[in-house]
Amino acid sequence: MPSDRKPYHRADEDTRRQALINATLALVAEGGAQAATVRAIAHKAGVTSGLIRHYFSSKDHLMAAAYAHLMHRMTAHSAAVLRTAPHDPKARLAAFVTAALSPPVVDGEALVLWAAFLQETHRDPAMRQTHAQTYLAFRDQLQSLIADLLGHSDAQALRRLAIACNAVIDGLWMEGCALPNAFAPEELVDLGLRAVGAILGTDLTGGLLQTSPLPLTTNMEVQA
Amino acid sequence: MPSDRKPYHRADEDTRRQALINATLALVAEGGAQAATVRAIAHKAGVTSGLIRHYFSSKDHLMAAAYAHLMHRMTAHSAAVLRTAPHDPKARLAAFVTAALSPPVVDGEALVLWAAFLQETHRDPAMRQTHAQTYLAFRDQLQSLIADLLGHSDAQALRRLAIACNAVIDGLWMEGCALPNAFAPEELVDLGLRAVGAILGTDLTGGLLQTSPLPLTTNMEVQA
DNA sequence: GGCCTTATTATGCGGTTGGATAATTGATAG
DNA sequence: CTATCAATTATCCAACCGCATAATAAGGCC
Repeated sequence: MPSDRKPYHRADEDTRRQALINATLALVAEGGAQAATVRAIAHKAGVTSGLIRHYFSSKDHLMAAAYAHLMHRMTAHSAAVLRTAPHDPKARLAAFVTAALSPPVVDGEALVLWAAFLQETHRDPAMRQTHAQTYLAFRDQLQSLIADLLGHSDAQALRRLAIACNAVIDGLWMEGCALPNAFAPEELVDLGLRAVGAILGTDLTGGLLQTSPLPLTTNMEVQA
Repeated sequence: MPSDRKPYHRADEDTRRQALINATLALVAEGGAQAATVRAIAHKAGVTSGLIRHYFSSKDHLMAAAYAHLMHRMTAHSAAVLRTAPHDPKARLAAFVTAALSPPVVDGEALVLWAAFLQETHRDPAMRQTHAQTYLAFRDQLQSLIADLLGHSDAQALRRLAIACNAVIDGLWMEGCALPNAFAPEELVDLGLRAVGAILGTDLTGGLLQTSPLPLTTNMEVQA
């Protein structure tokens, strides 16, 4: 008698885990967390649902792994940019801002993914830890770049400047993700560099577009 | 024979609809969209689940109504602040920024609610329209305040300044909602006023804390 | 080429979901 | 006081959820 059982091939553990994680992220991006059911994930990964529990002890663990992978992808991108950036503090900060406001960080799916997992971080402690680590790592990196640029170390002032610059980047990131067609190419980066530059009282655009010297007495910090 | 049926009282249509909407928002804030099941909503509203379909043609319609109510609450707050604000353009913009970065707009529940509904706006056309209307209305209001302050009408430059200032406000709003304990009272407002002021080349803090005159040649616009 | 491990499929279960429908009861009008 | 109507409750249903377990075959080993 012929078997109607689905044929299959055995795959590496890493391959399968990654396929399941990718399927999870794709489904969450498409239809929110509620769309990422075990059956839908398995189907998109080309396997049957039972396999999920063979590689992840529960669906929550798969979700946590997918979130960690997403966050790691973003932070790894920032780190890679800084690793290949020049030594000039101004250029380094500009490269950092540019990377944070360009693909693949700015992406139509990114915001939805971030929003979908935000709620999960409220319950799952592991995901909450991933969230806090990623967020503070980004802001600390930004703060150290600002410190290098301004050349001093008033911790309180640096913290405030980092918060403000981080807010600009986050806000532009949100707008760029939510309304990808509303901005010309590179417009988001240009806006980010100018806004961060205005807050810090510096010009980050590389001087190419600068029309007048920038007195350094008008940054946010000096106003305080 | 005694009836074990739950006693009840009849209520106004508006009262019931509002109770169901409030219950929905509360549940979404607590546990994300997945926690807002028809049974949970009905229970929190003190009715039985069948009543939901008596007032809303489907659960999706209830979700859309809840989202519209949430957005209306926020925009109404901004509008009310502007209505009672003084006539000085600088003071009006400062009041607008202050309101956007203070309770009840900045609230521990607000971000989770916003994130939860963001995904729904991708599918439901009605919710997408609510989303776009609210977002653009806020930015347009901000842009007109900036226009009044700067006293000119270069549309392209105004749009860019509005986008940047909106990004600051959004970013600080996110941080304030996500990490309510990370900021001292009024710190968020202070940061917002200074950052927006730096971008526009103006001082919005009312001069109380200003230590030096602010040349107007360093705003984001002039750099371009 | 047969065997053995285990990755993978297949099937079933208890619980929950959104929705439909029937039964009941509170308010109102006459 | 009673009839009427609709607001509300109660019950049911098919579909789906995550998860557990049993059956099966793919691929490495000798």
